[in-house]
Amino acid sequence: MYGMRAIFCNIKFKMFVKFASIIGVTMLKEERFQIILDQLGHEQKVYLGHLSTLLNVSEDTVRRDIKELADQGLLKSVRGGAVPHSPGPHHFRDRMTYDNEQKLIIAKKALQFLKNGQVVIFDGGTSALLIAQMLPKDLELTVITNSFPIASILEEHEHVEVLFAGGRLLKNSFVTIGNDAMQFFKKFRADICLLGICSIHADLGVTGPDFEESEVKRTIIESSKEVIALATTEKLGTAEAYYVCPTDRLATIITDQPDDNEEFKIYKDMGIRMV
Amino acid sequence: MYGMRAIFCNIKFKMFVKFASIIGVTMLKEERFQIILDQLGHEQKVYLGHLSTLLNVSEDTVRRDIKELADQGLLKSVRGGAVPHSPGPHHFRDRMTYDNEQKLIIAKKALQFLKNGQVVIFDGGTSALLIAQMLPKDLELTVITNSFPIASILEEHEHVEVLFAGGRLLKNSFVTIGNDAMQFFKKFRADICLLGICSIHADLGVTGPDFEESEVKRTIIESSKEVIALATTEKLGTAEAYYVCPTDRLATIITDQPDDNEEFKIYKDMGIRMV
DNA sequence: TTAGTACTTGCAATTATTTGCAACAAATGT
DNA sequence: ACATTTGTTGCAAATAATTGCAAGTACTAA
Repeated sequence: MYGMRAIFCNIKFKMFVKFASIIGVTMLKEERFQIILDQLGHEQKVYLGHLSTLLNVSEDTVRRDIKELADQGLLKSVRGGAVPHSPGPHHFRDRMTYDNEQKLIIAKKALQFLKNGQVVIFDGGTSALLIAQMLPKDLELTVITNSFPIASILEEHEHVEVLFAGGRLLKNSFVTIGNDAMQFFKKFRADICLLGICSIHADLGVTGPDFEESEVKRTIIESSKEVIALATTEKLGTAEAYYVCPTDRLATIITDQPDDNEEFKIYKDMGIRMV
Repeated sequence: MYGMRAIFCNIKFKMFVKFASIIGVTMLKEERFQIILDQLGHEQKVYLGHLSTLLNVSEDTVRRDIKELADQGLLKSVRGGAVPHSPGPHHFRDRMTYDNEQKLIIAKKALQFLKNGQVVIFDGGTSALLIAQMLPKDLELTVITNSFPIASILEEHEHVEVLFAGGRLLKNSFVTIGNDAMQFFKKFRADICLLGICSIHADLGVTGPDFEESEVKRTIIESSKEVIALATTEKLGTAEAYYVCPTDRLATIITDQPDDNEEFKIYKDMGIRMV
């Protein structure tokens, strides 16, 4: 599993480098910030040397960037690199900045599946949130969600009816969970649901790191005719402690990679649409 | 579908720009604003150079445009371009207009009724919101509410458990209403509830201007042992269309005036504590 | 201690931004 | 119709920020 992880890291690495070289010298400082934070969203640490080559700037500049980010409290500067500010579950507002490049790609791809008049369940993760952010203002939907940020964004969409699942408020991630939330979802039969994914494994199915969150996800899936999974490529082939659903319950998996990726074959063979 | 939209937008932009440059028509500043914001809606960043060619104006002008938009808080100006102002869900936090003196006085008075370990229902109005804002960080409460802003504020209170009522999201006021919200409140028996008041009349009871809101308030009251009403003095002695509860159901009325006010006598005689 | 590495500081080259100014166009008043 | 005001735009010089380099300092591990 570790090997696979490494491979994915490399792919990501190349993407960034390519990205940087296209832009050339004219890369905004903020973009570097974003990428540094993205990295820290996945790894527990970043090295000056890595970032230097990745961002195509000198180590001095990376050092100054990290210092600036540290001043904003977004990470902790340590000798040789940086680590996340606080270990464990991050606050929602911090997590927003992570992963944007990949998740933006996913969000753009996901929009094609949303049609006027549908009833859609939005999962509480950041992937679904980005989709909500990019939703065309004229799309007519009924959205069912347990995520404060998503509800908050959709408030500006005149033609979107929002049904919010009550329950116990999970601090730091701004979603409601627990029996009440689940009972709420059970009342509906949505056309599709957009499911943020922690881990997918062809044999082991969809799994997540948190028990209650997994329970909610399971309920969401049960209440939806069709499940669209949102997963960055590195989540494929990994597994966590709590079971959500079998892999073939997913109708579609949207990733940040083109659909001709070799890794996707095993899922395609199961009849899943890879996008 | 979305992709197609983006393409059309681009074509439209380019056509317009070309057209403008041939004919020599100058584009309205507001059109440029719109285009810049559109770009930022899709991408995470915009470059001065890019916009300069796209809009067919000098970089200086783009810079001034961005500065103006930044002053309006619509984006963040950075060296070399601009980035979205805040990727996070700050919407309803911004709306909290630091309200008038009266409600602040009420909020301060209300704090004395909140004790460790209580289960408290917070109504969705601005009065209750102010109380939530002023809540000491070390107070241990279980709060039940249907208000996004209140839940959002209490998220930062470590010792406050938040139970959020699901239901249909009322746009513009960020509260949930409808049957689901009411059913949620009915599950509890709170120690006290903090009720924002529209109108109180000694004979006609508590009334409000909105039917569904009144229904929710009624449910809240039914689920609470003790009702604390929050009312600016001018609301006393008035009435609205929709009935909420009889006046003597209120244990306490908190107003912005000292409790020796003459108007209060009629309520005191009913056994209501005026504060 | 010693070697190796990372960090700090100052500096110069580059690049972006600010500022003042003049040309121009549209709206307004006479 | 004409002059005046107002606002926008592009240009250029002054100003400020960013970046990489280099010399010196501080830290870490054997």
